Amino acid sequence: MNNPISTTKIDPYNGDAGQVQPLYQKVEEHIKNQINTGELTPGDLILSEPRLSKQLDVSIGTVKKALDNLVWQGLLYRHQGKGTFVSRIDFNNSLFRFFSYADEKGHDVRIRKFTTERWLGKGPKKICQLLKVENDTELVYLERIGHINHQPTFIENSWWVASMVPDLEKEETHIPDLFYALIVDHYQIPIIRAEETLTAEACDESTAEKLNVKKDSPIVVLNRSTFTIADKIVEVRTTKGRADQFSYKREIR
Amino acid sequence: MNNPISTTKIDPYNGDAGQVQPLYQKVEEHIKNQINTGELTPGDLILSEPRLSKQLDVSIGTVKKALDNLVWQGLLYRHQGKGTFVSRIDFNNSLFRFFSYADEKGHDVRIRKFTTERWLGKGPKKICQLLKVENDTELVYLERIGHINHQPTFIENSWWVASMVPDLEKEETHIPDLFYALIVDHYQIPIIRAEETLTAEACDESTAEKLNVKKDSPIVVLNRSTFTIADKIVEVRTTKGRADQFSYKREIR
DNA sequence: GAGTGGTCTAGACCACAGC
DNA sequence: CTGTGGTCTAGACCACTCA
Repeated sequence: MNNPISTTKIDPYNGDAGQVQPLYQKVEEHIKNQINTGELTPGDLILSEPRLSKQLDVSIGTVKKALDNLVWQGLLYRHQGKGTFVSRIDFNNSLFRFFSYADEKGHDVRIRKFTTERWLGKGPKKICQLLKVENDTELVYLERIGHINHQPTFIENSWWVASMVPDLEKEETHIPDLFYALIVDHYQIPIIRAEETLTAEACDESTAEKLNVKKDSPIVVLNRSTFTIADKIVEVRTTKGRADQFSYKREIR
Repeated sequence: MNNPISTTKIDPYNGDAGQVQPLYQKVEEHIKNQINTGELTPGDLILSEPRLSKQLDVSIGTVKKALDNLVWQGLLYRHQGKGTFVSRIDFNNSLFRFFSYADEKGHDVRIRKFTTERWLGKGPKKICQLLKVENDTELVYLERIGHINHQPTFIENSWWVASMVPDLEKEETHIPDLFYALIVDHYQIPIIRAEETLTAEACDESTAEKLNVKKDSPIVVLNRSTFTIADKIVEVRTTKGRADQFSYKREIR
């Protein structure tokens, strides 16, 4: 028990407001903080339940409840016999988080992505604002076109802060199917979360050409900001897909 | 303890497969069944935790875990000091379950719905199929147009099985803002759940006129089937909204 | 076999609602 | 005051993983 981290006793009273907070919420925040600061990154094994119980001086049942909640929230996952891990997020397949590709027979969908543009330079003001960087910051731009059954179905544009992902613009840097895995593993940038906004629009001319549809056809548009630790944005992305190829199904209650 | 329902002991072994199932899942199913059969309907107070614990012969902690899960799933809600209740679902505002109206200042959005069509008769084959009734079944058709800031923004078409909602087509039957409350309270039809599919389309001519947009403008389309107990469908509805007025935001992990 | 999470128990004390 | 859910404890035993 000489571990300096040991017995970091959590007291249920908040310093400022005198407000009481359940112990299990304190435990949740403890874990969340470790994730947000990068002390824990996606894929990491966290401390076992008995250890957390001792370290934070709460009962194991309370730790279980806290971890249960975080699992419900999708932040952690458990593996019986192995331990509890920080969720690794599959951010790829963008639109497919919202839409299931309309293959009714449940066949495997073959998605192929082709990188069609790739360069280093300055980006438009709007993008810089979204990335929260100065207007003259060097950025990496990528355009990728997604094919489903040999038919161009969606276009991804993404902007990165060049200093964080050196050489990403170069041909030699292979962009794998699991794009974010490259970012996490090669560039050591943990991807924590993303914010996405979905809308529908009429198709502009250049996109219409690339997607092989008429101008003004309906397209679904997904805007994404991708975050690393400390709420820093590392990527801004727009995905435009043929509306006739996507539908989103959900059950309420 | 002479209550015949008492000590309905749940055993953790499934009859057919010899498969073991956690006790708390059995408790969850017990509650879910009561909802699906109509024994419990939305708004009902369920048995207290100690009662369930005794009746099903499991510990109170196990009951708590089961109810916790159902609360996470949105099927129940708790009220400290009062009890645990079956969720009452607000199915109204259709598209707004997906999209927040794009008022960036966070102002209250004034939505007004006007009933523009209302009659009793046969419906198209496709609708009958969706409702799972014979083709010549009497249906009630309703069309309502939603205005936001005095601008027509979305159109709802809904089809009901007439025998279940007598007089719904008549002028005298007032359609309140909380439409489903009428169904639940007046017609005594519990609304259990709904399945929705979202897509984007190009606007057809008649809808374009009503929404005051150009033909082929992008619109978001929400198809819904509404279920009562025993998986019976009571309503089929389509909502079409101006895409420029809707956007869907979400955070991932 | 040691360590992990998964399930389950049998209580305790508290805060809140309603009579 | 009683009954409710909310929190928390301190164990037990099991199934799974890995060395």
